[in-house]
Amino acid sequence: MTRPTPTAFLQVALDTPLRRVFDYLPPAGMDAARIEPGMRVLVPLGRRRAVGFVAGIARASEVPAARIRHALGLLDPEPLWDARSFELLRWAADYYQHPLGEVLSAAVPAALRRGAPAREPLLAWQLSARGLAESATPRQRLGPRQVALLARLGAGPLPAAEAGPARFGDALRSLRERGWLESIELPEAPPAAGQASTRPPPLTPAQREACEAIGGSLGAFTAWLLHGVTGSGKTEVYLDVIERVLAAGRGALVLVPEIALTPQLVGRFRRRLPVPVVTLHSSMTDAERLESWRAARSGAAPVVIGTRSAVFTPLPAPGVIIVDEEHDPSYKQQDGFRYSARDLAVARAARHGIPVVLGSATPSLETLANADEGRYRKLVLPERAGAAGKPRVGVVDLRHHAARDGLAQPVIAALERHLGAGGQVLVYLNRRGFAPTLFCSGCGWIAPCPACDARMTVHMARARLVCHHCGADAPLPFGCPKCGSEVSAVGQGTERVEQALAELFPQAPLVRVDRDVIRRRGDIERALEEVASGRARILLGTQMLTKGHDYPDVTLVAVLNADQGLFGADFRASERLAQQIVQVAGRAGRGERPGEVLIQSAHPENPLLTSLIQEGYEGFARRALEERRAAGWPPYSRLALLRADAPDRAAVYAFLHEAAAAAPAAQGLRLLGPAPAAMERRAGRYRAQLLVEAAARPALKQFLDAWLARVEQLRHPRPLRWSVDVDPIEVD
DNA sequence: AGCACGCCGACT
DNA sequence: GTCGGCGTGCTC
Repeated sequence: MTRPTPTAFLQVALDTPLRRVFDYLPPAGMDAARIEPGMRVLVPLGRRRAVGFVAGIARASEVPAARIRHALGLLDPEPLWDARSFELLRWAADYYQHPLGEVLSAAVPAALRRGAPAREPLLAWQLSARGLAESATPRQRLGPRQVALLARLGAGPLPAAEAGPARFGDALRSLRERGWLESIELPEAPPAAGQASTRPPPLTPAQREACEAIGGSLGAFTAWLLHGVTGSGKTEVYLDVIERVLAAGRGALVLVPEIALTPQLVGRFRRRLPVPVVTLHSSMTDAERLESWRAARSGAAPVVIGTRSAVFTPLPAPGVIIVDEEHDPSYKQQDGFRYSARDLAVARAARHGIPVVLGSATPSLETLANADEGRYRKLVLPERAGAAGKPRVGVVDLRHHAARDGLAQPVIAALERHLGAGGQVLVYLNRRGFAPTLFCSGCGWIAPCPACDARMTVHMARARLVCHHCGADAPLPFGCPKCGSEVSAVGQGTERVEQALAELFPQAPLVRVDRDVIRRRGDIERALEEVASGRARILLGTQMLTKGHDYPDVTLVAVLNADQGLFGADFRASERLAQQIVQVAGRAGRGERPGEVLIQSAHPENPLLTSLIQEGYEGFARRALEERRAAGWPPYSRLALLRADAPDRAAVYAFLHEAAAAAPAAQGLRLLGPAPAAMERRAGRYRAQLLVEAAARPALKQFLDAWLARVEQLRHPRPLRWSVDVDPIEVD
């Protein structure tokens, strides 16, 4: 008599927007005891097959038995994540109100979503039973290569990689055809050693203090803010901490903003650390990412450097998480699963019981507030001794100095002076293209984007109008399509400033860096090499310039348009602007010569700008935090957005009004809107939103749980899409 | 999200 | 007479 096997139901999270799990029976004939949460299964879904993640195993199911199907196969012998990391992913799905299946899918390389093995299969050949029996008394004579191969196989399995024709010729194939060989899978290859070739430079007292403090916190959760001005040597602190972590037999996860993941940074880590270092970032192929992920998970590479999604990389024994340039907005995913990798890094470190280091020269106001309130511990790295002092910062009042092609006379004079003295200059303009507007002097017509509430940008080199919001483009008209008068390009982008600089300083080679010229892997390195070698004297570009690169010979930084960020619709616009100015200014005078920074503005008396110039970032941040507190903005409140968009404007507002009406009563919380997005129409879709403002996290979470359950039930026309953004970084 | 099914226009 | 447009509906 056998006992009836208790039925187990696999609760499978699938990569669909469906916010629930699907129940399956284990694969036919498989014992459910082998299956654990965090493993992948292949399941039938409608008439297709899908890779899903086992989220749980239940004794019962609400789904009628007749509808429940068997999973087709188990894809993993063990869960992809350790229990703590998996728990973090569940928490993230919950916190960001996003379907678990999509969260788990976002957390693994694309190849794993398609079912690739989580471990690299190491295939090897060994003698089959038949081979063993027949080779003892071969019926035919064996060739010398066959004899050699049999001898080698007698010593143990032969990795497929070592069985090439160079060594054994056709012998492998002939023995295989006789059925003497079988293929087996070997356990993981032993980790390769890295080669450290550089030694640490002597640390400054502040660096040493930071290393001691963080080093002393290993083995327990502490969130550190490492506030170090550019050039103060944050990277040395990271490296020192990682060396300590490695010495303790653990690994490190290092997050960097997308653009900063340059070969220089990775090379520096590889040269210093005695272990393999792998990277994970967007310009890698799927196969490369899979390889890095596997090496990290197996422990073969104890140090992982990656962008946003690398925060989910499994490591067998994490010892520290580092988030470099923690203020960078690229840590927040802006579509789909809208998580903050910086915040998840802190949550993950807490779960593992390890320190997390948030480094920045311009910490986000959230992080500064966390430090003020004692949740994070703050370490400050002042300017490196011996380097040139702080750059002189001046403002050029655009109301008193007319700008020609975006350059005011005092700026031109300063460029001349610095170039004449042999310095390099950096010109920063956060706007690509030739000019942001095409204007008709006859009737006042301005070239609009047909699909967005935006103007088309003039791109002279391509002779086209381009919308920077939806990508639409059109030929550049010769005259006004309305009245036929002459049209002119008004305002300036990097393309126009490049021309102007070339005319003003024909003897100074110029390198431009923006998305129009830097398009492929390697482009940025080539451009920066021009600068580093000294061949280029003028460096012109957008934000791309400000992230993570050092230009030691730059003595002058000119910020051409500081006003763009001063009056942005978003409450974070001024924080962004201050960070950009400080980051770009930090590129000046890092060598021996003192630097100069000139900021062009039509509003030089703006209090945020003056506090930034007179008191530095610290002073600006104090003032900005006071403003946030007074206005009840984060970090002194918690926000969430319900966004909706559709080709039909009325449908958007109808849906949002219904959603607002469905909101449960809640304390300590306000629901605002519907309000149009700052650019209401974009790519042919109307966009609007509801804003939830809560006093604290738990209240927000509780409200969203109840509210979104109702919003999901609302019916709406198919083309309407809606999404939730918890802790949005842009509220326009 | 896929991928069906399901009713109305221009074509081999 | 069919091929095919994208409007609803379902996936354990």
